[in-house]
Formats: sequence, C-alpha cells, structure tokens
Amino acid sequence: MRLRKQNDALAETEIELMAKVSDALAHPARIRIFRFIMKCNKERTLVCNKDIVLEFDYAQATISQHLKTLVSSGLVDAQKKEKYTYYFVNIGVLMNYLDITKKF
Amino acid sequence: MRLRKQNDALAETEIELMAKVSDALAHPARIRIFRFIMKCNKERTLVCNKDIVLEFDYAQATISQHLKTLVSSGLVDAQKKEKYTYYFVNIGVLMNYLDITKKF
DNA sequence: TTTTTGTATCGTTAATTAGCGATATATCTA
DNA sequence: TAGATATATCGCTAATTAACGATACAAAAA
Repeated sequence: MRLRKQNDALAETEIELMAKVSDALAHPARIRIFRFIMKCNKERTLVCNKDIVLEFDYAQATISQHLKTLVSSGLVDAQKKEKYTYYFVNIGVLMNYLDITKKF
Repeated sequence: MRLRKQNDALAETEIELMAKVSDALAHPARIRIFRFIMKCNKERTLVCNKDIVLEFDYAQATISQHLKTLVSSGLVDAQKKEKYTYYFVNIGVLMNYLDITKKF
C-alpha cells in the first residue's frame, strides 16, 4: 500500500460530486442559506423553510427552490415532520467535498 | 488581537468569490480542464487552447467558452503571446477559495 | 368545520448556459 | 503573397435557471 500522491487524478465520481456541490454553492443566496442551516444545526436549533424565509429577503417560492437545489446536491438533507420540513447539513457529503478540494 | 473564530460570518466579498469560483467549477468539463492546466503548470509545460482541445472531446468553440468562464472567475489567467494564448492557474484566487471552504 | 399556517409545485417571464458550426482575425509558414 | 494554424466571437437551438405570484394540499389551530 502506498500513500495517495498529492495529485492523483480524481475519480469520475469525485468529479461528479465536486461539480454537483459546486453548482449548489454557485449562488450567493444558496451559500448564505447553507451556512444558516449549518449554524442552526450547530446550535441544535431546528430550521424549517419558514425560518429561512424570515431570515432572507426572498419570496417563499424562491427559497423553496434554492433549498431544493441544495438538497438535490446532497449537501443538505430534508426531513419532513408533520407540518414542517427541517433541514440538516449532510456532514458526509460536506466532508467529501472538502476532501476533494484538498486534492486540488 | 484574537484568533479568528471557527465560524465567523463570511464577508460579502468572500461569499461573492466563493459563488463565482464555485460556478466555474460547477461543470465536470471545467473541473477537468482546470486540473489539466494545473498539472501542466506544475510540470512547467505551457498550455494553450489547442492543447486542451486535443486533450478533451469538445469542439474548439466549446473549450474556448469554458476557458472564458474559468478566466472570468479569476481561477485561471490567460496570457496571449503571439499566436498562442497560454493559461495559468491563479494561485492566489485558488488559495482564497480553499481558505473560504475551510471556514465552512 | 372553517381558518390559518407551512411548504411544494405550477406557470410565466427573463436571463443564462451548453454545445457547436461558421466565420473573422491574427500570426505563422511555405 | 497564399495557405495554414490558433483562437475568439457570432449566431443559432435547446435546455436550464432565477425570481415570484398563484395555487394546491396537508397539518394545525380556532
């Protein structure tokens, strides 16, 4: 076994993940929303769609759409609980993404 | 003076840079092209448009367009020298981007 | 049960993106 | 000077994205 060289080629799946996550973070609003979710998670405060709508200056439909993009990238998980949909950072995907950037 | 807390808010300019660079990396082809340029730079081999066209399966116009996106994000610099346009990773911008991701 | 609340989705408009052939232009070579 | 080469840009089509009002629907509250 050998240590991974600093600049091995990235695997196909790594490139796909990187592209998908980068796409999710390619809009300032989504970066802010993502960080807001992360902050709430750290404080153990549940965050739902409405909390995000109140926090930012976008229409509810727009926030919902940005959340959908974040969720479909894998960076964020949505969990419906009765009336609310709660959002959580997917630490695994975040770590994968950060690990890939380190290979750059 | 104090150490920067792990989760300070990002500055407006950091969010903008992050969004712009993420946008540049939001397409698999651009990730590959970027890494190819980086590899050539490391080997001290000049890379021009044509080298990239030969390396990847896209039309010259498509490559040129992707390069334009990379350049306008700041991640890559273009330097015209007579017949050729050479491409270089902008280490400063790359570092800024990586530093911001570390604050995530 | 009616009303309110939270969220997803529809439908629309405007803008942007992806891919590429064709072409313009500049530089090099024969 | 006449071709060949390198690259940027135009123009086109198809697809996707952004923003948001309107609406549908489920769950909660009155």
